[in-house]
Amino acid sequence: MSTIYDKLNDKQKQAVFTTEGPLLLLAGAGSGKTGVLMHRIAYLINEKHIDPYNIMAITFTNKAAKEMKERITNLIGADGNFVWVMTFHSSCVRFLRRFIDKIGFDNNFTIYDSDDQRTLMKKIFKENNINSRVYKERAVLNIISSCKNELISPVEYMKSATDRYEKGAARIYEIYQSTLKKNNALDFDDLICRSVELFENCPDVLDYYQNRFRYIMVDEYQDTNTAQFKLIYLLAQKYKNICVVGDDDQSIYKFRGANIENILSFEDKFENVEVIKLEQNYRSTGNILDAANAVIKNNRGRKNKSLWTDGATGANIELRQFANADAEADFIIKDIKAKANDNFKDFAVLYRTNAQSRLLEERCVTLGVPYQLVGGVNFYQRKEIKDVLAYLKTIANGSDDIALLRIINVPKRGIGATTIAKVADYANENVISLYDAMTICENIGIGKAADKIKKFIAMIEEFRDKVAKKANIANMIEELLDKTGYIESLYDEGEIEGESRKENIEELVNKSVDYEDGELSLFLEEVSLVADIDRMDENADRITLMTLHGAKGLEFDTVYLAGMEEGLFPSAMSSITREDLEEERRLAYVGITRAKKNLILTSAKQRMINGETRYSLLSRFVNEIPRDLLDKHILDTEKKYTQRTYSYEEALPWENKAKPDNVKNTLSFGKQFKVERQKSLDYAVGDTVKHIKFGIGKVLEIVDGEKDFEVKVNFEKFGIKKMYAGFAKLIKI
DNA sequence: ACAGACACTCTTTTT
DNA sequence: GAGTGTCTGT
Repeated sequence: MSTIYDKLNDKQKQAVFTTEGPLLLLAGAGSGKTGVLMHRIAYLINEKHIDPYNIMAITFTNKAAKEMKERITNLIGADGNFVWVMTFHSSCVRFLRRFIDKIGFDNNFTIYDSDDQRTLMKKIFKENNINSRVYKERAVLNIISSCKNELISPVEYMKSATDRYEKGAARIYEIYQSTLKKNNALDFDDLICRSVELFENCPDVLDYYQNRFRYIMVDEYQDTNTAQFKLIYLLAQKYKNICVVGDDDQSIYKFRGANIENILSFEDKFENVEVIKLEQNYRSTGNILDAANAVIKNNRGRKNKSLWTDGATGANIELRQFANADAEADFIIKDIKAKANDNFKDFAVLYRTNAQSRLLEERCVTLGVPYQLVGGVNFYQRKEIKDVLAYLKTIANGSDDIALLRIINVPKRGIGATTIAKVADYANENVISLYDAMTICENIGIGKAADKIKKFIAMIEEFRDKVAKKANIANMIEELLDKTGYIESLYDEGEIEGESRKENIEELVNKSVDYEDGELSLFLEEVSLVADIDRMDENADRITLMTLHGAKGLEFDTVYLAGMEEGLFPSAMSSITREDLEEERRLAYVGITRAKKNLILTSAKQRMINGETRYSLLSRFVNEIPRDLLDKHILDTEKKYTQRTYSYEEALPWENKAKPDNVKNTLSFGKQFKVERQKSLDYAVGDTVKHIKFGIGKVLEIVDGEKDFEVKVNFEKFGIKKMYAGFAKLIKI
């Protein structure tokens, strides 16, 4: 008898059939982990007769969730719809919408995205006269986010604060939290940690969900942070049927709080953990896997494993170096155009920073190559979309000051800064929301402006009425645009600009059609949790342009890794500590393993970054790929794309016996990245040194490493850091 | 109240 | 280089 499990290899089968108790699935890139998860769910339902309602699968992106849902229903039919397949964030919204009143919030809360957070923080800075030369909004928000990821409350952070800067930040954190509460809003991180708070404080709620989710599966487990771990840990405590799938080599979100310890110490957190490794790769050619393995083996902090395939060796990896970023972009897009044969969807260009997309996009437009750009400015963060959403938020939640402030004078209706400041003062004094203050603005003494505000309020009230009467959302948005004259105001910035903004709004209106009449809150909620990757359409016949981070979990026949340059990739900011550099290397590993058949690495000697021209050397990650895997004959054909070609001796540092003069010259001016090993250091153990980011510290240890000196420094503010001397640029003081 | 001019910072990655 | 914030004149 043949079953759906026959196609699986032994390890995969073992993973599917191990349903009880904690299971750690270490799944390398392209090892078919999503398929295994799907079959596992099918097995639970069909063979173990588990109610689909009792199964939870958690992902990070809506796209992954959607894909999983589709695959489950394909595998087992309509029963699959009852499985809880959601992202961490949307799961938490579900929990909180239902129960957050138990921990003192209103169930009707709004969700702040990073833009809203910044606006709120700016407001807090202003109201509290915080010096934005000492405290940067972004920096404080980062601190707050890290705290939340680690489940540290403002009070706890205050206790642990060692210097005045941290104490001040702790105070701002406290104000930030209370303002959020006042606005009846939660930020992204709150969604997770308030859920944890809910479960910890309300055993009955926790018990309810524990019973519901008897089997839990977590995808991309290497990306979970402490708060997310705590969440699933709590949920899994009763039945302990938890299966986590991850790959420590693909952990690339440390900057966002992902805690690699979650995967490395899973076996300590749960008892009797079964560990299964999936190492057979079904995606890439042998050469590509060899390259990936060769690069990642330079990392020290990892579980040892290595990908293999019984498929073809495949083509060599191409390496091309260009004089500047324009030539690089030009080559890539022309190359795709020549190879594509109208199969554009098989091609992807991946890069480290969003800024790199501009040149590529321009080339696509001029050369007529269809493309889709993922990332950059998220659709839902575009000005016009945010404006419309702010109107809708104001209609849905009267306490959301941030939304109200955004649109109170957009389009211009003669309610200026002075007026708003007066109303805001009044609201603060009387501890009411800005909106409530506006409803009684005739008491405030703002003269004629009161009439304008009254008119605005009357309009919002009218729409609230419509929502209560279950108005159609799309119609309502159209009416809103009409009444406010918003569309016309867009054209003030120019015809073309206005047209594209109008199209975006139309897209938003189209999206709203999927929602039932009167379901405004639901619409707003889902819209605020959409990531850019979720909008990617794999079936459209276009090439894909996106960052390496965005590419995780995807695969393409042909992948271009653009900007393989020291300072850009690895980023200059991530080349300081070994941990950071290893995260960059994991990113390189992710990039390489996206390719199924062809991999092309490109770099530019000269590139404009932040308005200044920078010169850089080939990325060390290229050098880590064995020489015999790299294609050699490429440089002859390069002439037509660059003003000047470069020999291998120039392109590959390990062949640099005598460096040509011109290379030295270009490197001697502009901002450069000195990656050559320093002969000796002008500081020694015990010296006090200064670092550009970490400040003052004492040198504890200097190790003469393979490529560079590794220096261990104890910084006054940041503690002990290990760094490469060439990058750290420590100055003895 | 608001438009236009200048100055300043910045981005590495994002649910 | 772009986007944001601040200042100035109407």
